[in-house]
Amino acid sequence: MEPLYRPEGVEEHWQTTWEQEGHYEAHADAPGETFVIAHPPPNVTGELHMGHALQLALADALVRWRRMQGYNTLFQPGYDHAGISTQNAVEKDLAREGKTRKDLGREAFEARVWEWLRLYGRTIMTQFRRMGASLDYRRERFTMDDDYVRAVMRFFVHLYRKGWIYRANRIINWCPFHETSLSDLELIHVERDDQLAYVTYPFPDGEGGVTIATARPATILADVAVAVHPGDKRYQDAVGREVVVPYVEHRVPVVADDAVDPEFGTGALKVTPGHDPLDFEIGRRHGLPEPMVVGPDGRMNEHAGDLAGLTQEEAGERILEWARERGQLEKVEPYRHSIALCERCESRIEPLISDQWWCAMGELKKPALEALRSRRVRYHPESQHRFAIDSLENAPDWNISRQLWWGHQIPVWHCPDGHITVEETEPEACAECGSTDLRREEDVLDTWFSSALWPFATLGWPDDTPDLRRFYPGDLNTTAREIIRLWENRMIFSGLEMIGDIPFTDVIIHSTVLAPDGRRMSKSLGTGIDPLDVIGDHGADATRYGLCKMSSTQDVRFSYGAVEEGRKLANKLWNVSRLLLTATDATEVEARPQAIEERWILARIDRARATVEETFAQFDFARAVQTLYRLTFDDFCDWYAEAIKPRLYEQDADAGATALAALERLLRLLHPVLPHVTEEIWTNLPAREDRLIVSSWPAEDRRFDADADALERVQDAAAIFLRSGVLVELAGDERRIFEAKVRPERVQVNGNAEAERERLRNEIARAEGMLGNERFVRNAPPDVVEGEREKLARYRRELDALGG
RNA sequence: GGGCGAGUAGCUCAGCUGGUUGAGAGCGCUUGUCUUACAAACAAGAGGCCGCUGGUUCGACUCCAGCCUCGCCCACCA
Repeated sequence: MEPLYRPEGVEEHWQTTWEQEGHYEAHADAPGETFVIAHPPPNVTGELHMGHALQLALADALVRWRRMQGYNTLFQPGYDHAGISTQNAVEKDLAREGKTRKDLGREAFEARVWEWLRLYGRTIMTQFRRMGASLDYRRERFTMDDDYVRAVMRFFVHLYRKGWIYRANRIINWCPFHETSLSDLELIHVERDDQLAYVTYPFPDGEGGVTIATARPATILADVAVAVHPGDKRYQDAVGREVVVPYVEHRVPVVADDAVDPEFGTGALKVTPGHDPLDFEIGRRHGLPEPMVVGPDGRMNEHAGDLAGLTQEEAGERILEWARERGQLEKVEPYRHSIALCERCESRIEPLISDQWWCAMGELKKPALEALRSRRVRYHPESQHRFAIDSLENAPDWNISRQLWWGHQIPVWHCPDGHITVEETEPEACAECGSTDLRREEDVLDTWFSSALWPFATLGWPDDTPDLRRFYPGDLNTTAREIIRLWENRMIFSGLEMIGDIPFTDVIIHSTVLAPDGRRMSKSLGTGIDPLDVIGDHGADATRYGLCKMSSTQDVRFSYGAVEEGRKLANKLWNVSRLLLTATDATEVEARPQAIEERWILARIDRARATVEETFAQFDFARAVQTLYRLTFDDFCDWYAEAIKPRLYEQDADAGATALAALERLLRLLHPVLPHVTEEIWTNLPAREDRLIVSSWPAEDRRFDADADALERVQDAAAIFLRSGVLVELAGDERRIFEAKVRPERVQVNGNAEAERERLRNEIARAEGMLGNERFVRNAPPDVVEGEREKLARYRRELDALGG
């Protein structure tokens, strides 16, 4: 054994060994209470990023802890087909050959996606393994697997028959590149410098008019009204009259609507229901027509007259030029505002009116809301629980259709007479007219529609399988804040609707790991840190430790220091194991404490055991990890190992057996966070045939409780000696431990006795002042007052010992 | 505009329901020590108006109010 622990090789060895020996496997017929995490399926095209790594570090610590506690654990892996994201990746690939998906056609494109996935997809599980994540990899599921597709179809048909899925023509977000609708949650917003044009719409008689402000002059062609706020005095007389739309020169009404902000621009809004969500609402309230002049490709369409085929920028300029020539362009001012982009291709989103499939949320969300309000499902931290409830309460109907070529094709068949037939698999004939000339709906489902089934579709649903019976409902899900509305809430209502039970009881909303400089980690900014690099440099154990430590706040900067701390811990553990394993030839591992420091360390370990259990149960990983670090460094290495070393060298059999027993317990406590190094050391313990990963978590052991503070006097004496050079009188074990630890004969003392006396006098004065304060003694809790008395007594003793 | 969170040592952060940590940890810095587990270690030390201003209290880093700065999420300001 070398003095420096090197994780490379060791970690890979255990990762493959554990998996090959089947320790990750979950079996429905295995005994024990279940502990189930259906891990968030990464995109099938994805690469490991820091968010994944953090999720794995937290979830795997819990899984390993529960596994050691004897739970029948299922840690479920798999992939999401990630509709638009995957399609986008393959289209980029095609673009390198100068082709588009349309050159291939739908069927060939789909084949191309599968081929692409065969070559480049599904790499991330290798990276999950490198984190040491103990997922049951045999159970890998993909949302496009045949069985999974069947589940998605069942879900759709079920909701349709309940009357909750319907078709409607509404304004939606349209990506002109992907030519699909997108949900609000699939957009990103960026600030952009633009221009705000003030354009006058004259009254028909030519006397005056109404001036509006617009950032999108091209859509003037589709204006159907001008709207003002009902309380806006400036436009009292205009309401009810008509104005003439520039360029197209037709008359439209001036209407009053509360949605108009009188503070913005001129307080008058041009109403374009076909190309703006707000205008769409105003239009529907006033029964206005909904013409569209921008096509699905983002350019001016056939309704744009002589501007058809132009880009919106070109058309806008032509229209403004027209207005300028006629004195109807009041001014153009620079304008900075945020615009919506497709999160995948960053094309500017076009609001368009389109026929889409919707899922009504009204009834579906009710049981889920009840589950959240009654706290049968709990989000952590608490603030996110309130947010989850609010989001679900306000969840609008869900646009579930996408005009993509990669995804679950909607199970609806149309006949030439316009009837629709909804079945899980292709029907023989139209359910209404019996026509056999059926055409399948071309739209696919929103990716999250299938993700919502993850906790039970991975267990074999819609079949009634042993896995489903045994492992549903599960326990826990870990995710990022922005996923609450996209996924978490939808899993809850789907589970309640289809299985009749919640999918899990707890949701951990973990921190967002930022770049070290505080910016968001992103590939395009170049601020991303690859977890695999971190693992390569510091080891998976250290990375897991660091991530646990970074998990405490909502946003945290990535800290190499935290990872480094984990590496130090692994190294320290490695070295203290060398000491204990080489200094003694003990072959027994049994706690037979004789001396005070042995009972003390066993008590400290049990105390830490309790804290780790408590903090894991509360998902407070940062505190768990801090407890483990302090236990290992301060208690185990700096005090216990130093104190016991001489007795080990004397080949004291009891001390050796006890030391190994203490080490064994320490390894068990550390295993959930540092699985590899602990397993490696574990194999060197005598007579050890089982694996640490499937050994047991230490049972409560309160036998030495009374000794938990036994070293306090020695520790105080050491501090006094090092600060003042004065040896406090100690006897027996205490004296032996002091000498083993401090080695007063070799140590150079800093500080001096007089400075120490001065410090103590000040402390005594402070404590006496407090205890002399009647109101403090009367009002403070008795234990606080008592604590202050004890402190005073101790200072006096110490001062006395220093001859003060 | 709404919601959430953060401002404590040079840096990254603990400090949970007010007094029980003599304001702490890791990294960095200074000074010692090659002590037969570890110099990637051990020991000591320097370094803090605990964002600002008020309030409650015998007592506030901790509770309350207001303000300032920063981050994230959400939102239809044309």
